Amino acid sequence: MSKPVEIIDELNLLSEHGVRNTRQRSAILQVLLASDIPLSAERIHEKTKEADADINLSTVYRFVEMLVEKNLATKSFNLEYGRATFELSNPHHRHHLTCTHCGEIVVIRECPLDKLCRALEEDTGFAVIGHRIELFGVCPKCQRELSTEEL
Amino acid sequence: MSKPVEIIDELNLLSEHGVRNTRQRSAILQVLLASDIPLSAERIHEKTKEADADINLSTVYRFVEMLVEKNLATKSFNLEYGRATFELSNPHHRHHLTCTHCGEIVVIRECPLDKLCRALEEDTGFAVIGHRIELFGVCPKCQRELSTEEL
DNA sequence: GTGATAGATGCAAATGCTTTGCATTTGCAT
DNA sequence: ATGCAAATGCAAAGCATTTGCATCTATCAC
Ligand SMILES: [Mn+2]
Ligand SMILES: [Mn+2]
Ligand SMILES: [Zn+2]
Ligand SMILES: [Zn+2]
Repeated sequence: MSKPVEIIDELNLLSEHGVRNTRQRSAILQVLLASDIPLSAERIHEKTKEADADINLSTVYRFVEMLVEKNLATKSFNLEYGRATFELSNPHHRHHLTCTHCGEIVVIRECPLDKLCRALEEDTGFAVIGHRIELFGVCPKCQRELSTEEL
Repeated sequence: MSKPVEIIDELNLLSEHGVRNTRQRSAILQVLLASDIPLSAERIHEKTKEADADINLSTVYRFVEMLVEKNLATKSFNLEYGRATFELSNPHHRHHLTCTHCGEIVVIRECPLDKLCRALEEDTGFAVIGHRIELFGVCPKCQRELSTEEL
């Protein structure tokens, strides 16, 4: 199986950052590229296994942290799940709304903080370099189930 | 030293929730009430010590989790710091902008997500029950220091 | 006030995600 | 092909947080 073009791009991006291109990193990137939701290191590890790549979990941790360091990925911490999660940072970054019951995730298309950040820079003198947003609620399906249980 | 009126309120609030009023809990609430920024369990523990209250760290963990459970406090996870943090949830909840260099914190007075949450409920059918926002940047002082170092 | 009891605490051990040291392997420049 | 710094695998350590259990205590009925 040849690598998708995005991976090649990412790998080139890495070499430009003075980082070596390895089988493990390619597999990890492939998983991250294929996902539109944040993944924990363990989940990334599982998915590389499913793709027949034998990678050590430490390698996953080391590489995703490197991606974050180089601003190629974003790290969050999922409190419900109790783990850090990672996703590639794209110019059109996304935020998510998660159902606290079943875990369903809805993607929020535009960032609600863009304007706020500019305003804050004016007001505070801070250089705002990043943000995280987590939204949680109960999805329609779980709402129905929960209201049934309450009878 | 008699307890401030807010603490009494909080303790009453607790008994209404069927929770016992103890020396330890009073001290923890005092610390949380006195702080306008989120605190880690360990930081809360230290501050109760400074106030001459001898409390076990487990008790802090158990109580703040209980507060979160009862929606009396909000839990976040400070990725830079690597720890969960807690703050009392007030009706006029606040968000913060943190300097990644010196840790200075600026309070954001109005929640930029209120409108978005209502819009999301319309669009997705989710019942949106909460959110977290973290903003980070570099404060003016650190910006000056950093630009000096670069010479 | 006294006693009964469910709930709270302290302590220490366990948990589990994440990090790290080190021997070995490997990408990549020459 | 060779050399070497960087990357990996493995196992052990780190460390915030959780948990089991014995002891204590707030609260309430009497
Ligand atoms: Mn955004
Ligand atoms: Mn808000
Ligand atoms: Zn759901
Ligand atoms: Zn600063």
